[in-house]
Amino acid sequence: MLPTKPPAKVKSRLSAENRGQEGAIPATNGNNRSTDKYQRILDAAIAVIAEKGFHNSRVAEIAERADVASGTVYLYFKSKEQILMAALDGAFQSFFRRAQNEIAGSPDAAERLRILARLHLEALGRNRSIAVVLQTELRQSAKFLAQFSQQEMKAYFNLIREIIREGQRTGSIRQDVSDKIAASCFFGALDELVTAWVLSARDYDLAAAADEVVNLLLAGMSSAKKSGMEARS
Amino acid sequence: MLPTKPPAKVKSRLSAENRGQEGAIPATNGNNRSTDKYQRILDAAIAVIAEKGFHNSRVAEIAERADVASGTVYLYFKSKEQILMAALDGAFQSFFRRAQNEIAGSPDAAERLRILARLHLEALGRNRSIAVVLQTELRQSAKFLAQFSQQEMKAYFNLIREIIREGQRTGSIRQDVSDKIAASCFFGALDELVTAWVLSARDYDLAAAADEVVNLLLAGMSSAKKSGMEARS
Amino acid sequence: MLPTKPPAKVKSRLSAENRGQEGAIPATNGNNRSTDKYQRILDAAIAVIAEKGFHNSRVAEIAERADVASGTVYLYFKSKEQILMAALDGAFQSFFRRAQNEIAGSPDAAERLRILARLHLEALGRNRSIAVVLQTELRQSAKFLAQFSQQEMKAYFNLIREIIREGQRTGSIRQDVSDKIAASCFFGALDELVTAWVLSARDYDLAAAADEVVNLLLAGMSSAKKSGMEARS
Amino acid sequence: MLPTKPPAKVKSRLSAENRGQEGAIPATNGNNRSTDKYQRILDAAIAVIAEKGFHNSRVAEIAERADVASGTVYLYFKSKEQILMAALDGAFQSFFRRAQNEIAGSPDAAERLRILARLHLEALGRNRSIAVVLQTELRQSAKFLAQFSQQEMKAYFNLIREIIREGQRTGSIRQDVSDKIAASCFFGALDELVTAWVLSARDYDLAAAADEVVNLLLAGMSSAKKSGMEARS
DNA sequence: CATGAATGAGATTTCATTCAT
DNA sequence: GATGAATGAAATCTCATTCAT
Repeated sequence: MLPTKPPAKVKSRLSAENRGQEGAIPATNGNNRSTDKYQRILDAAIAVIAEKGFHNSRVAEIAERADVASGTVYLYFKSKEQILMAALDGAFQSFFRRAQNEIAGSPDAAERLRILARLHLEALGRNRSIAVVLQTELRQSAKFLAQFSQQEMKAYFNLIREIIREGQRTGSIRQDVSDKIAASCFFGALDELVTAWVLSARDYDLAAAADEVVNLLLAGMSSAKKSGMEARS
Repeated sequence: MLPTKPPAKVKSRLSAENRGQEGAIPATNGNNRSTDKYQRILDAAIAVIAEKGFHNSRVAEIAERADVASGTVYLYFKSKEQILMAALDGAFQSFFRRAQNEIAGSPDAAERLRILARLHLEALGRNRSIAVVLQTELRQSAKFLAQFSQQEMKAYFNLIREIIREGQRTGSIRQDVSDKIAASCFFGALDELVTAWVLSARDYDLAAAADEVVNLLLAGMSSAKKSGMEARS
Repeated sequence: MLPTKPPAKVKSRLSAENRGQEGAIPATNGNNRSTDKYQRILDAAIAVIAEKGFHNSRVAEIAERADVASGTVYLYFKSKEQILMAALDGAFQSFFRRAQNEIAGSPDAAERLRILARLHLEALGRNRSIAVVLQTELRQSAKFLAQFSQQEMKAYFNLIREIIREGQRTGSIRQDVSDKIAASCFFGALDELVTAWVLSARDYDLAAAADEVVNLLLAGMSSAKKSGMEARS
Repeated sequence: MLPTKPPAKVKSRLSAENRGQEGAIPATNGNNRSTDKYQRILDAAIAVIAEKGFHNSRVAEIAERADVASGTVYLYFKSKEQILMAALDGAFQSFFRRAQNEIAGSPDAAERLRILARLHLEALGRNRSIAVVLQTELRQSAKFLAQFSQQEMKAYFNLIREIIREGQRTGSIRQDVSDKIAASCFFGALDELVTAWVLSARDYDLAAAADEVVNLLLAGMSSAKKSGMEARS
């Protein structure tokens, strides 16, 4: 979870679960005033940034859409950049946690990948603004990327790799493919689908493609077949 | 092709409002002086933008690195944004043209995909700055300056789809896979490899992974196999 | 005395628009609670302002150091500026009253000046924070918030002048020197000593210089001598 | 001379006489454009700051009074603070240099002090704005003070001390007075005169008091007399 | 064609002050 | 009386763009 900065009193009420630098997300206690504003600002930020891009988004507009004074934003976030970080982080975290949970239910590697793919596309397909921000802003800034990718993204990527290795161990995925390469294909394919969807004017059902993609990739990975293709070099 | 604006003989800059968006005087004449500066600015822009990202790049710095006065930049480009567009466009065009050429030599769909993958990774792996700009700024620009990137990228994407359909027609690629999905997987996988490479501190050989990726994907697409996997839903 | 505003029993804050500028409820009642906070805020203000200067001091920090909520500050003072005024005033008043008392004991003008000098240096030398604030903020405030300082300072200055005139009347100070000029020299010399002390990193004994300074000035003022120096013009 | 930041081209034309960090005051060559603006901004700054105080002065107002765009200010100065520094520094330098010159003409210590006093009061009496800034802003900021006093002011102070020591060597000033204390009295007295003048509404002739002050102090310092006063303790 | 000094709109952020609790 | 979250005005500084030379 990203470091945030809610008003002091609220902060002191928190079960100290912050890690980075200082503040922490206000707990959702009965008093939902602070939490309320925190979330409203975050939501507003995602909406505005999705619409105009981070650099063309004005804090004043985020504040306005969150229905708070612009100064209030700085009671909850240290800087405009921090808002984006928190937004990206929050979106990712909630997805990731859910992914881990849902996967736990299935022991089969292939099935797990299938669940993951569906979840990936569903999660992003459900909230276009978050998808836009994730697909455009996350890659756009070398700073974010370096910071974010190194930690969060890598965890997701590693999850995929582990599933693949598990499949290799149990024999459902052939061994002559690097788990890293396979994970790249898996993640890359999903990512591309989302990007195309984000860039598309139409709002088609993103998750619908999940199975076909997984089928294709699993077929390629599956040890139960023979590729007629051989690398030349 | 992106609108560009090398100073023509005519005093009236942008004597012709061109296609899509802006004035374009392709400057493919023998004239070396202008072309020289035009290209220097473009190169400088790519270098600077790769380093700091578009929004954190200063026109003054691009000018300085191109060894021209900052005002001169505006003799060749209408705006800072235009520089980015031209840079993206130039990088993409040269790749795309080469891709079309190299592919022409081979009639086999699978082989073509293999060539394309290798070219894709080689081209980007050869020039890290361009790769960085392409991977970080292109989506952003695709989303927010849609006109351009949408078209260019779509052309590339369509090229891939056509090859796949060709393979389906000749029987080397199975028919029960959507060419669109397959192309997404293909492009997405390559794209992910490049992104990972760009983000990596190490400068490993990007193209080395080409064959393995293509093998995996072709195996999945190949009609010469049977996938044990069935979609659930 | 500066307008101050300790919360009185009355709900109507500032029931009386007072003298000069603002409401003043001297709070010299037995009531300790209010007085307590009032003084704590003042002390905190002096400490913070001495450290960072008035304009770089935050009301929030003063409040924090006084261990009250920032809103509470406004129950006792009308504005940040008022805090400074009250602080300057308080510091000055207590010194001035004491000066008047101590001087009363001695009938001799020279002796009185000597007492004053020692008191001046001792008082400021005893509390560096107050000295810093007085030396750095008082002029500023004298120039821009003229009402207050002008009066206070003038009273002190007049006290010095009176002593000098007294000395002239009794014959211990020569008559050919303007009491105003002499007072300027006297005050200026002391002021400069304090300023140098305030700026110095070392915390030497400020009052130690008192006698030497007074000797020098009294020698110059004394009628019991002949200056070899004549003004040219 | 303080580091300043004139536009690059001008900078490159300069005889590199800068010391601190970067830019330098544009030389007064034929092209007076830059020099012109630099000085205009400085003059405007002194006027505005004298009127409202540094912290209450707006860069926009300084720019407006200098008849340049507000952004232009930042071509010549790195920050608002730098403007004040440059202004204080410039004013002081020119005074100090002149003081050194004028003093050189006279070999007598007493005469030198007399010259210095007159110059001090004349210089400040001639330009009330500079005097105001010097008397109020210079002391106000611990930062300025520490930085400025440590270097410039100390040089002035040392000049005074040297003259006094010289007088002690030649016998015109008595030896039983510390040159440091004497210099404090001398400087302090002058400083107080200026401050009083600055704070006064009337615009009387500041320099008129010079001789009387010097007479008083010299009388006190002079070895040709006997003080009837003895320190008590 | 080239230059770079000048422009000035505009955005982030701070912080004195208020006021509902 | 006390609190501190919320406010929103305001100010510095940046930088894309222009234009006189």
